[in-house]
Amino acid sequence: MDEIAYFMDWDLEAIVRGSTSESAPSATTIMEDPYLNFSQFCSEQNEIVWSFPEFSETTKVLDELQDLYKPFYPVLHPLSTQTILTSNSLPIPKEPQEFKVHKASEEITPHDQLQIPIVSKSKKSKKNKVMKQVTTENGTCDSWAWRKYGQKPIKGSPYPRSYYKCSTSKGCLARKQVERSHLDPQVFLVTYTAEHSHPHLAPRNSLASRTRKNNNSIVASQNTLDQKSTCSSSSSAMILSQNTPLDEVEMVTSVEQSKGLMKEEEFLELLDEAELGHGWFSSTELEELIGDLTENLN
DNA sequence: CGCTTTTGACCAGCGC
DNA sequence: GCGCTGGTCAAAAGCG
Repeated sequence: MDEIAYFMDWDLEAIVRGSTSESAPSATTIMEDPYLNFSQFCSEQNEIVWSFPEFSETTKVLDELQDLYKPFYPVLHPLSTQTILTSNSLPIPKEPQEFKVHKASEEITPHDQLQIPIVSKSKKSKKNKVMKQVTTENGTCDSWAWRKYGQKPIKGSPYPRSYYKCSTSKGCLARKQVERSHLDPQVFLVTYTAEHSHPHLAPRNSLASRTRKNNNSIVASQNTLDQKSTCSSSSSAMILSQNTPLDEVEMVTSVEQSKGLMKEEEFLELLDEAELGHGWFSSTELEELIGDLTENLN
């Protein structure tokens, strides 16, 4: 039931973003932490900004995105199928205020930008944790350093849940859980808990910048989740959600689809080819990128 | 040596 | 109180 609660009140806003022209981060940055660029974007605006100038032109593209993410729907919207099943395109936020976005003056972490408050019935909610789920690569491949400290079989799921602590700083309380979706084994659900108590030290613009040991660890732990899978990239899209009030638990939820069929280098090459000079993909760029991704994933 | 993963044990919350 | 479940701890072992 907790899993269902996690995904309550979801609106599906799939946004595939490019990088900003000023900071010109590499495509790798997009994959490692799509929220970072969004944070930069919002920081530059220094105010809550939520506009989707491209969305009105991207119905077809969004339909494709919707198709790509169909496997997520039962998970993401168990209680809000109306939004998904009855609309021809992904819902577009009517009011910017529907989303909570940190202002530049607020202390944020790279994964903080999209808060999706959800009332959790979990016993852990009493600890007043901030729980999030973000899109990363294969569930374990994000740009933070994590140390696995536990693994537990989860009732109702054939796949175990892995528990990770942030190993960047000793006192950092940030943790994350990685588990496979039992509905779609190719989907990894990553839940972040608590905040990092330190700046992001690892360079974000290169997968190779991770320490070899850590990268090996990631691959090793990944293999425990899927013997066939390595730390490969995936087609990713940020999925934003409507903001709703809550008492104790805030969540940022998205999912990650890890087909594992395309090599990381190939995916990054595709992103490089996209070479976008602005914050959002245009409809044409989206179509091309999705086409390439779909082709590779199939 | 310092870091990691693995894994069984332990603890806490919840329902009955 | 008891059992179930999820989350965490910590010892052991592996790796570079």
